[in-house]
Parts: sequence; C-alpha cells; structure tokens
Amino acid sequence: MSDVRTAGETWSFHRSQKSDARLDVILKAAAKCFNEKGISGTSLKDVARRLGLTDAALYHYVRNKDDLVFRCYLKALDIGEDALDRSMASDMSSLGQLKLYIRYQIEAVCGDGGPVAVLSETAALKPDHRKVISARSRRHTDRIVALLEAGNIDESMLTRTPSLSANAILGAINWVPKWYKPTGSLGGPEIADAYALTLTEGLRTR
Amino acid sequence: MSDVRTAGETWSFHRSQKSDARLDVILKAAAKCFNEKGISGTSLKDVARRLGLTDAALYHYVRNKDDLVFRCYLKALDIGEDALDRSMASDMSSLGQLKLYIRYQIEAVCGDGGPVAVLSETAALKPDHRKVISARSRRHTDRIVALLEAGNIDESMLTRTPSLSANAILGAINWVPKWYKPTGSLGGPEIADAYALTLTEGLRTR
Amino acid sequence: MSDVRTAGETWSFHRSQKSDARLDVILKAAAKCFNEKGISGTSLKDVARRLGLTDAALYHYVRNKDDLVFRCYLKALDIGEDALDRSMASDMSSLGQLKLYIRYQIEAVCGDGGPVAVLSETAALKPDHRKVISARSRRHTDRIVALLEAGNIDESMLTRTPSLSANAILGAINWVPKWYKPTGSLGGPEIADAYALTLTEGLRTR
Amino acid sequence: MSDVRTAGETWSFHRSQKSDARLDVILKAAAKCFNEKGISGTSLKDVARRLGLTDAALYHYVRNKDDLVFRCYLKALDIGEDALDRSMASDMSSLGQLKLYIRYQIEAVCGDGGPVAVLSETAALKPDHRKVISARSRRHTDRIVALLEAGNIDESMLTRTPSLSANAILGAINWVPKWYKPTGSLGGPEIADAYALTLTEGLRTR
DNA sequence: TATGAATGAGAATTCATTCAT
DNA sequence: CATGAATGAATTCTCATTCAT
Repeated sequence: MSDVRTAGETWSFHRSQKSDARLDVILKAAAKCFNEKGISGTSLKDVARRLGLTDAALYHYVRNKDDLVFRCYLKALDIGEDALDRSMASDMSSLGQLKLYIRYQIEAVCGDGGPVAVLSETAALKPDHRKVISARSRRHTDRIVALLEAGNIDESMLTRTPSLSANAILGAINWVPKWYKPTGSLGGPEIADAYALTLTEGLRTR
Repeated sequence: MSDVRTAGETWSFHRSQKSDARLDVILKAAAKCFNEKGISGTSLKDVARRLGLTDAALYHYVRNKDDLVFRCYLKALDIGEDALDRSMASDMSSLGQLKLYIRYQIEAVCGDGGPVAVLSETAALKPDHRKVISARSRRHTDRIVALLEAGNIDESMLTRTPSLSANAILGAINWVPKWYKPTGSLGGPEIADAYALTLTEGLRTR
Repeated sequence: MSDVRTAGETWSFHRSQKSDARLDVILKAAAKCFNEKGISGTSLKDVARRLGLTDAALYHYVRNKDDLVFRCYLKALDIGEDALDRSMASDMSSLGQLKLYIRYQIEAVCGDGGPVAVLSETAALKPDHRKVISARSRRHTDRIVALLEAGNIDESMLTRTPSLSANAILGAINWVPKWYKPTGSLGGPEIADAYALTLTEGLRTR
Repeated sequence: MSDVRTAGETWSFHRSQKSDARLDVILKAAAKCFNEKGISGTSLKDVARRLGLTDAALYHYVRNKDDLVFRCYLKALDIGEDALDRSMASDMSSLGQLKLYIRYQIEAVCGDGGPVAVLSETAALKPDHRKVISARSRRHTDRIVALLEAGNIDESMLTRTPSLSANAILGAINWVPKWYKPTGSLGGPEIADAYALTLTEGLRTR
C-alpha cells in the first residue's frame, strides 16, 4: 500500500482497520464517478450519494477533494505497479511478460476490485500532488519502455520506437474504462486476452 | 462541415464567412482547454481568456456551453470520419487502409489544424446531444470493425475479436492528446508511423 | 460566582467540584480563543484542541457554544464587578477608588487567572443571553459613571461628561487584551500603574 | 441604508472611476458589518444585503473576503494616518496636536463618511495581509508615542510610559464604534471633545 | 467521560448565463 | 461586437450538534 507522505501526515497512523476499509470503499466509489464523469465533473455529493452518505461525511475519511483525487491516483498507480511487478516476476520472455501485464491491468480495471481512476485528468491535481503522480507515472511508463527494449534484446519483440509503442499500449488499456460496462456480455478476461493478443501479435496476418 | 440539426436552427444561415472562421478559432481553443482540463474543468472564462475575449463575448458565437461542447465533438467526429473516408478511398488492402486511417487520425490530432476534442467525457453532454454524438461515435467504431472484418476476408489481417481490436486501436489513438506536446522532439508524422506500425504489425518478432 | 438562571437549570447541582474546576479551565481556554480570533472566528474544535480534547467532549461541560460564550461573558462581568466592589470598599477618595478599579481590572486581564473574554462581540450572543449581558454591562458602566459623579462632589475629580469619560476608560481597559502578550517585558502591574496614571492624571503637565 | 444608485453620476470613459466609487460604498458597508458583528461573524451575504446586492455581485469589486477585509483595514489606516498628518501639520504644542488627533479620529469614526473598520481582529487576516497591516499599524502607534515624547520635551505633556499611554488613548478611541449609535443624542463632535479632554487633562481636579 | 461517525445548515466561491449599454 | 454588472444555482468546505459505543 502506498504511503501518503504529505507534510504532517501522521493521520493514517491513527486510523483504525475499520476506517481503512471504509476509505477503500470510498476510493472505489470515487474512482467510478471520476471515470464516468471526469474529476471536475464529479461533485463530492455524487460520490457520497453513491455511498448513501452526505457529502459532509466524506470529510471524515478524506481531507478534501484534492486529497480524495490524490489517493485515487495513488491507488491506481499501486495497482499498475503491482501488475507490472507480478508479470516481471514470471520467467517468461519479455513478450510473455508484456502479455501478462496487459492481462493483469485490464482484469484489474474490469474486475470488481477494480474500477480504478484513470490517470487522465492530471490538471485536476494540485501542483504538489501532480508532481508526485507525474513522477510515478513516468517511472511506470519507463518500466514498460524498458520491457520493450528487453524484448528487442531477447528477440521476443521488435520495436524501433519503444517509447511510442509503450504509449500506444497504455492508451489502449487506459481507454477501456471509457466504454467497459460490467453488465455487458464481455468479461474482463475476454477483453484482457483480446487486448494482449491484438497489441502484441498485431493485426497483420503472419 | 457538419450541420447542426436542432429545432429552428436557421441561425447558421445568417453567419458570415468571417464569423465561421472565428467560430473555428473558438472551437480550437475550446478543444485545447477540454483536452487539458476536461470539459467540466474548463470554464467559458478559460476559453475566452485563451482568445483574449471576455466570457460574455463568446455568446456571440455560440449559444451556450453545451452548444460549444457539442460543436467540438461534432468537429472531432467530422475529422475522424473524414480520415476514415479518405483511407477507404484508397485501393489498398484493408490493412493498408487501416494504417492510413491511424496515420490520418494522429496527424490530425497532432497537427496545428488539430487539437480536437477527445470524445471521452460524454457525460458532460446534455442528453439529446449525447444521443447524437453517441450514435455517430458508434457508427464510426462500427466502420472500423467492418474494416477489420474485411481484413479477415481479404486475408490482409486477422482478428477473432474485431470489436475489441477496434477499441484497442481507438483507445491508443485517443490517448495521444493526453501526453502529446507540440514542442517535443517527436512530430505528428513520426508518431503516426510508429502507431500505425505497432498497432498493425504488433510487437512480436516475425 | 454568578448563577445561570435558565429555565430548568438544575444541572449545576449535579456537577462535582472537580467538574467545576474543569469548567473553569475550559472557560479560560475559550476566552483566550475568543480574544484572539473573535467569537465567531473560534470553533469549538479550536477550544477543544487547546485543551487536548475532541469537540464532542466539550458538550459534557457546556450545553452548546452559545452557553459557552454566555458563561465566558458572565465570568468577565463577575471579575469586573468584583474589581469594582473591592475598590469601592476602600475608604479612599473617588479618585483613589477609580485608580484601584483600573488597576484591578488590568491585573485581572493580564494575570494568568485572567484572559477574560472582552465584551465586544455582543452580536454573537443569542437574544436572551444578550439581554442579560447587556443589562449587567450597562449596570457596570453606570456604576463607573456614578463613581465619576461622586468624584465631582468630593472634588477629587472633575468631568462634565461622566458617561463619556467612563466609556473612554472602559475602552482603554478593554483594548488591552488586543495587544498584551504575557511574554513581553511589561507585566500586568506596570501596565496597571501606567493606565491608572494616564487615565486619571491626564497627560498635560500640571 | 446607503443607496447604490447614485443618479447623476457622470461616468467617463474610465469605468474604473465608477467602479472605484462603488468599491468605496462597499467598503463602508463592510466596515459597518465588521464593527457590528466581527469579521468572521459577518458573511458576504450580510454585506451584500446591506447594499441591496447578491453576495456573488460583490466579487465584481473584490477578489474575495480576505481582500475585502484587507481593503477595509487599509482604508482605516489611511484615515488614521491622515488624521495624524493633519494634526501634526498644525503649529500647536504637542498637547494641542494630540487633542486634534483624538478629535479627528473620533469624528472620522462617528461621521457618515465614517464607520471605519476597527483594527481589532487581525487574526482574521491572511498572513501576508496581516504582515502589511501590522507593520503600518505599529508605525502609527510609534508616531503617537513620538508625539507623547515630543510633549515631554516641549513640556506640554508628561508621561514616563509613552508607549502605554499611547495604547490607552488608541484603545479608548477604537472602542467608540462598539457603543456609538449615530441615532443617539451625542454627535461625533461632542464625543470628540469629551475624549480629547478626558484623555489629555485627566480626571483629577487641578 | 470521551470518541468517531454522521448530519444539516450555512459560508465562500465559481460559473453559466442574461442584459443594458 | 464587446463589455461590465448582476444573478441563481451548484460546489467545496466548515461547523455546531447529536448519538451510539
């Protein structure tokens, strides 16, 4: 779990297990809202209503909206990094690891554990939060780039523009929450498979 | 230019050429803002400031914010459809046409003619506008799906999940404005090439 | 100690000695806050924090904020009246008694027993409380006026506008908490002396 | 109730002239409110209502509440300094100048031009504003102290604690708005005279 | 006693929008 | 065309207060 190192942030130490669980439910609800209507398009009332609470009650768990957004983004990054860690831990080729990563990510986004805030509205973050998020986000992208470069070396993959390919992959993944409906006929695993295939094998007939 | 068939929409007939040019400048400014800060994160004042106007002045060119958003989306769809039309007009294989489409789209998004509103915050549209936009958007996706299916037939491409592949491609494309900076070392054409390659050829070594 | 004659006020009978001491600490903390940030500028949380309590805990000692404010004001009036009583009890001239009063008041305000709420934000009192406070406050002023008039008679003092002079004196005194810092080089007694002198002897050379 | 619609306003091409007049009306209304209910006890709605406006309209003239408070304080300081300047410009003795100062100040506070914010709730200022206000305020006090010291030298006055005497005088003056009602039998000049007399001549019979 | 959770009321502020000029 | 003024609605956030534990 990511720790929130804000000035004077001794707060979390005092929070009970129960509170932490509550907070997680709140983050999930917020992420859903953010994905649906954008961050600034989401009012705290929207989030609260989804939880059967008043907006004022949210302030027990979160300092303010900025804080809520920040935590959502942190959690999203945690999940993404975890997905990458887990896939890198396998002893597959770079290609296999990439496929795993895509799968894990999409399953996370589609799973119920899931709807995770998509890191698309960074302008809604306050400057110091944005700095943290951007840095971690960049680091994540860099790791994907490194994975693609490793693929060039172990000859499981081939790109001359690893950084652009990485962005293409991340874009495809991040876009999923924009159209995915859990009620649809397609479940997370199907999507995960299809994406892993499309993005690594390409579309051209071999 | 897409026509706005709203009840009693005789307005455009009265607008001068000059006005139309002005409107286009406004749409471009608005699209930039929307991409940067989201639709609800963008106030009319933001758009106006970018143009050196007061917010009140915008109402000379646009009925209201909803209208502005609607027109931005329509324009984005126009550009997308135009890109697709142009690529379908070529006598290449389906694969070649898809590559062209990706190229055209990304060049549009990155070009100065460009920054086009990304169709991601549909919740910010008012219901009747949303209906129009969603329908056209769906139609656009369907055409891409059809293109992929055609590729299955002319054997230039292979997908068992054309609809998901289409979404992956569109996601990758739509994500570009989130990170693209015109000042960077990479220009539109480079990105276009790399994306066309990555998305069609895939990453696996052949 | 002034008694709080509110309907059904049997409460104090149940309060232990210990509680009463606690209450006094609370009133002191509250008075400090009120003097620093004004009554409406002070939240119960502010007061509570100063005491190492939660705001909810304050409700064990005080009915509500109005009540807290009321009690602070009552205590301030008690102290003022006590100062006046004690000085009137001396067998000095009216002038001497006035000097004593000034001294006592300022020492009370500066002393640690002290920081007493200054009666300046009467608008923050709820109507029925305000009536009580205003009446007692007026009575207090009247006694000072009477003291000045007595001075006219025993020829120790001279004013043609006793009521205005009284206000000038009270104003000077009440203003002290606005600038007094207990950490400064000047202690209560020095200030008390200087004020007693300035206000009674005047500044013109004799 | 001050009326906003000053007919016959010859408004030039510089709308800032008109705005400036409006702003002054607003500052006056705000100062009245602040004196009556304290700064944090005054909502922008209170101020607006007094002007026959909505709270939102105030934001045309003032950035925010902090700004409004700051401007009120600045204006009060301007008036105070002006009073001091004018009295120092006379060729009277220091004593005479002090009397003039007291008179001017109280007339300003009581006059219709008047109700000026009393500088008592500095905690309500945001840090950088507070710094400015405190500095100017201190400078003002220092000038009064210097005046008293000058009195020691030209032998028109006598104090051994000029700084405390200055505070006593300022306290008396600043307290006036707490009880002064323009409807009362006493006008500004009467109060000014009585205060000038009481504070300089003292109360002891000579 | 003391606390955490929850709430409703209200305050500050922003924003889309209208209107007179 | 363009602007300043004004407004009502919505949003973020604080606060006094209550209640179960």
